[in-house]
Formats: sequence, C-alpha cells, structure tokens
Amino acid sequence: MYALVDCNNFYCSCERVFAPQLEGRPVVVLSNNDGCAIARSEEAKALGIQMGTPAYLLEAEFKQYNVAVFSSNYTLYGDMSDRVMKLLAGFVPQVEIYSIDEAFLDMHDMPFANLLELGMTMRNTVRQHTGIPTTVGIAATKTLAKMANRYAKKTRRDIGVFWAANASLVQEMLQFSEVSDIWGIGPQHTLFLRRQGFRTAADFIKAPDDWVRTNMSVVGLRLLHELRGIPAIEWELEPPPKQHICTSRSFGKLQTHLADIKEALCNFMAVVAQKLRRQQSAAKSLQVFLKTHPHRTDLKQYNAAIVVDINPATNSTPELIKYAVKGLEIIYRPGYWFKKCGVVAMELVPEGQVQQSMFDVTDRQKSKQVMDAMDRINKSLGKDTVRMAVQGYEKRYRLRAAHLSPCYTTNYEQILKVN
DNA sequence: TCTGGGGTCCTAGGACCC
DNA sequence: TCTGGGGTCCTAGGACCC
Repeated sequence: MYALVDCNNFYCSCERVFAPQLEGRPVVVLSNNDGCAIARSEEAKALGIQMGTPAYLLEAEFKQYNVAVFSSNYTLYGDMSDRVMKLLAGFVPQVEIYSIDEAFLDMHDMPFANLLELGMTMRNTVRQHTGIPTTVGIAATKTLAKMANRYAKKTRRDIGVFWAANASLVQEMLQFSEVSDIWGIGPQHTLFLRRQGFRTAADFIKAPDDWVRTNMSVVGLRLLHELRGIPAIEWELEPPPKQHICTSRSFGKLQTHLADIKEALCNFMAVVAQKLRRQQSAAKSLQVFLKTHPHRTDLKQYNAAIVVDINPATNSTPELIKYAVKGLEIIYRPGYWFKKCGVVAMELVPEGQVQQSMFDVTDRQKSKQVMDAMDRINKSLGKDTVRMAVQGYEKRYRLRAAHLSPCYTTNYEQILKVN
C-alpha cells in the first residue's frame, strides 16, 4: 500500500498559520512577479477564482470580497514543507518527497487493519505541530493513492482520509473519477480518450493493453497497470541529480539597456551556479535566452537564445558569469523592450570528474575553496551576503512583490511577535 | 539493370507534472 | 500597466557508422 499525503492549498495554508485572523477569509497567493493566482483557499475557490488567472483581472473581486492577497514567499513555504516532511518521515519506513506539498509514504509494513487510523493520526499530528491541514489517500499503487487523495477531498472532508481498502471501494473511486482526473492524463489525452468513448477511470481500465500502448506509448501502459492495482512506478527515495538547471524571471518593469539585463542575468547565473554546487555538478554548456513581452503586441518582438560551450566544465560562479555574459552580448539587440531573460545549465557532469584542459590556467583547487567559503557564509548569514560585483545592488529589474509576508521561520528579524 | 541491414547518438517536439 | 517558473520522460526522424 501507498499513501499520498498532500497539504491542502499549501501556500495559502502557510500564510494562514502566521495570520490566523485570516481563518474564514478568502486567501490567494500570486505567482512570481504578482502575475497570476497560483494558490487559493477554499473560500477563494468558492468565489470562482481559477488557478492561473492573471491578477489584474481579479482586482475588482479582491476588493469586493475582501480577499487577502499574498505575493509568493518561497522561503517560508520551503521551510514549512521541511517541517511537514520530517513529521511524516516519523511514521513510516520510507517517504518520497514528491513536491513541495506532497509525499508518497510506504505503507507496506504497516499494520494493515489500521491504515485508516494511521492516516488520521498522521494528519492530526501534522496539523497540531505545523498548523498545516493535509489530506491522505491510501491505495495499492501510487496512481491509485493520488486518486484516493482526490477522492478523500471530494467525499471525506470530515476525516480527510480515504483508503481504497477493497475491490468495491476501488471501483467506487474509479467510477467517480473522470479520465481527466487521472494523474498522468493531461488535456491532450483527455480529449483523445473522451472521443474514444472513455469517460471515467473505470472505463479506461477496461481498455486493451495493445491499444493503449499504440496510442499512448509506454507511459499510458504503465498508467493502465497502476490503475488496475499493479505497481509500475518505482520509488524515488532520493532525487536523482537534475539534468538541466534553469533560473529565469520576468522583469518587474520592461528593460532595454544591456547593463541592466546583464545585472539580472548575472544574478540568475549565480543562483544556477549555487544549485549546481549543491548537487555537486558542473556544466559543460549554458543556454542564455532573452525575450520581449509577447502580450505587448504594440511593441517590436525579439526572442533569442544561444548555447555557449564551457571548457572545462565548471560550477564556479565567476567563471559561469563570464560565459553567460558572453552569450548575452551576442544575442542582445538595442531598441527592444525586454520582459524576461534566463540561463540554463546543461550537459551536467559530476564535479569530481571534470575533464581538465591542457591549457587551463585557472587554479581549480583554490577556486573551489573560494566557492565553498562563499556558500557557507551565505548559508549562515543569508543569501547574497557574499556576491560578485557584477551582480549589482540596484536590481532595477526586480520582481514585483507588493504583498510579501515576512519570513517568519527563517529570519530572526522577521519572527512573529506575540504581545 | 541496379542501391542492405543493423545499430547508436543526437535533437526537436510533444505531453505531462507541481 | 497588467498573463509564473522549473522540471521529466518519450518518440520520431536524421546523421552517421560499419
């Protein structure tokens, strides 16, 4: 058996933990740059506020219904997530952290008769220790556990747990779930399956293997098996090293000058470099890209990207910044208003196995020590304590974040005060 | 009068996830 | 004025090799 535990309206719930006066009030959390709604409390969902709606279209509604609006505060959500995951890990032998607000739990060695009770205990504990409400779905495979979780939300609101404990409960859940509700079935396959006459998951599991293989590839076939109760998706207990690492942002205001864009790009490059070091990888190439604003049809458009080879592979911030700037200078064109730029580290290799170049004059050992020291300082004293001069301090490009909450749990200056 | 077969690697594009 | 960001996996087709 597998359990899928997920945090209800996670970002909104995090904001509410530290602002309990918001209980009962609609809460919305906006994406980066305060662009669109990405998390909604139950009250906000009831108002009909859809996931992904641009914030500017919601302004009147926010005012009318006294919605509490927040910019996204990933530092806070990340820390709250760690706390939830640590608690869950105390209950079962294995936990796979699937996303910031979800985890698969290995229930195979747990006392079978009590799984529902176990689910409720976990849920209560997480709620009590972190303030975050969760929902638990328990079933024979990961895909069914996902479905059980959704089913719990729809039909077991009171206890917040659903266990597909026997064939008739599984069938009940499959019949309730539309094909579009299945984890792994997106808009394209939904359309296709509906046209073929499949409406619910219960319909879909009757489809012949060959037909599914032909029309939906091995991914679809795996899914089919999972829905029939045969596990086909492996545990992924520690995340494999990433194959690409990207950082990109929209600018708070459109930018046109190379110097400003360069400053932004250097900051993004520094973030990527740090992520590379954290997973002990080095990059053999970089992609740098730059875009104008696609929705501003009144302005000239220009989108460009370039791949820059790196030799030898590196994860040193100053070295990577040199390559990124080189790429930017090639693709940059004056006279445009740019909305976004970014950098992707590609062809990642383990940092210990970097092929040395004969002509390399850099002292790699020393450079690594400098980066280690920088990462340690930034970890203990806050990010960006030590930075490259080119990263600048102006941040003219910076994101809009007009409704940011304090970092209650990670910054002493911003800790909650109780009077 | 006529042009094999089998394999690998790379890339672009599609689909999906949170 | 105004629409996020960061990933994965799979497949088909082309280039190339022997």
